[in-house]
Amino acid sequence: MTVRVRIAPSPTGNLHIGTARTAVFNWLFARHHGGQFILRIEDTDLERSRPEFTENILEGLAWLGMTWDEGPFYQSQRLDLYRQAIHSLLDQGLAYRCYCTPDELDEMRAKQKARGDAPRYDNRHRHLTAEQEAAFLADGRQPVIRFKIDDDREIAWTDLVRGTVTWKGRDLGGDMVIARAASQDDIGQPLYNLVVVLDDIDMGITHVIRGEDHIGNTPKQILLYEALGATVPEFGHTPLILNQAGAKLSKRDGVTSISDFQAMGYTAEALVNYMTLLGWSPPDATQEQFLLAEAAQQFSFDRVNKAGAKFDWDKLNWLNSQYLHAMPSEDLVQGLVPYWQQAGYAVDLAGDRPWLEQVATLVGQSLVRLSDATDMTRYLFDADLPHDEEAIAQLQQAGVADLLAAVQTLLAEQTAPLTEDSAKDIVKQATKAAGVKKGLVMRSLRAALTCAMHGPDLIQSWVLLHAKGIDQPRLTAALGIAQAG
RNA sequence: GCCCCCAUCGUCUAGAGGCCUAGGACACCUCCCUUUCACGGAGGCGACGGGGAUUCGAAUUCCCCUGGGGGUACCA
Repeated sequence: MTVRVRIAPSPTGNLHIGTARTAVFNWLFARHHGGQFILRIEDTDLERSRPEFTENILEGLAWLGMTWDEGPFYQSQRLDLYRQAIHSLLDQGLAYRCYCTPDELDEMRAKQKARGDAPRYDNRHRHLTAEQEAAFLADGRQPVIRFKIDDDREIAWTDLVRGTVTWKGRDLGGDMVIARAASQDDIGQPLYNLVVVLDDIDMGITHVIRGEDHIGNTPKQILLYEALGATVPEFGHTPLILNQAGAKLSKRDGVTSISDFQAMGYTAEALVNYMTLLGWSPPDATQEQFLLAEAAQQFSFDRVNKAGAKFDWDKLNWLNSQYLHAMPSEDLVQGLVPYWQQAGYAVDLAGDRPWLEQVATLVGQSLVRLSDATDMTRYLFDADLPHDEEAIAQLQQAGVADLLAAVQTLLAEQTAPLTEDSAKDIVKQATKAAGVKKGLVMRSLRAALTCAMHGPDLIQSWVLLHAKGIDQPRLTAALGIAQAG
């Protein structure tokens, strides 16, 4: 039997990191077993589903490398299948019409709660006579379809991560609604628990791998599989990703959608690596970094944790920095260009590639996120960047004006384009002539050329600035500041 | 309330009865490298929630407590 798994996001929001992590586990499991990974869009909730979310989900999964083998399938296009199944359940007496109004149900639950009982549907319309049904209909009521759940049933399954899990039928909340209310000869919108089962049967899903928040749906779905005469698949409920407070990570916890992480400058490799580490560990547990393909080779549910894992920005940042630091500059520059452009820098990758690659090399080891490069390299792109306070203070120290004037003279005498060697030479000569410490020269030059006291390597920066003709005017501006002090 | 699940450093985790005076990673601290900021390197700090039981021996097995989480829809 070949493994067939699926990811079934609902397009009611952008691709969420929790959904993405579930996708990763499904994908890894499929690839490990040489099986299929199927994508299904669960858009049965017409009011909340939106096409732009579907697009965001598809793009996000593709970006992460979660390539799917079949789909995307859309539930909204498969309504006939669901209707047929509902009719069949109705015909077999496994489901029935319930005419309760929302108010009646609310009242019933309020009473149960007041008694300290668990709120549940009391199956009051399970055995309606034809006359009673006719009366409700005449009253203008629209029925929902409910699937019968036997209170005395015991449901058990062997969970891929949790082992044996058991449930009592009486704890399932009474006969469950499988289709929303609709006029008498129609069937309303089919609901999640039914639709998932029907699709998973139809698509031949062998392993249902999903978040732990779905664990309570599983017994209901097992009952449905049985009623439908289908083979019950394996189930695996993965731990949840938690926020700082230890509760399920939700949209209200700030950045949670994959597209946001992407925009912030995280790489897909690092993000996937991190998500995988949240709940799973490789056989060699000291290994923190691995690519999707490696993880797929080693993946197994034996090493998936049961407890939820708190999302930790520090660790994600570290992983991301590791990927960025290891990236060849020709790739790095590619990733940086969009951020530079967004910052308004005039970058021409085709015409200026060598210089841009040098910039990438210069800051590469300092990056945590791709977007860090915009602030870090501003002094290389913005010729009119003003000197910051610290730099001004440095420039106005005694003797700095003379020092800069000397450097300017030496620079003017240069005939060949500035190189690291000739730049170092100028520093050396200026140091010697002024009879000061090299550190003072370096600090002053840093202040003058980069407009700040902290930043990438000074000599390399100077060469890059020189190539753009920014060094001379900046030196002049710095000299003005120094003389004013 | 009811049902279900979970429980090792601040965080992510290794650990499947003796290999554990509990290992790794992030974060934090110290030092080294260094013109700055980073990077990198070397150290350091730091945990088995509590109580019983089983056993010659328990982080590892069982029970209770405590704590945390998930679910409890005509959402998914």
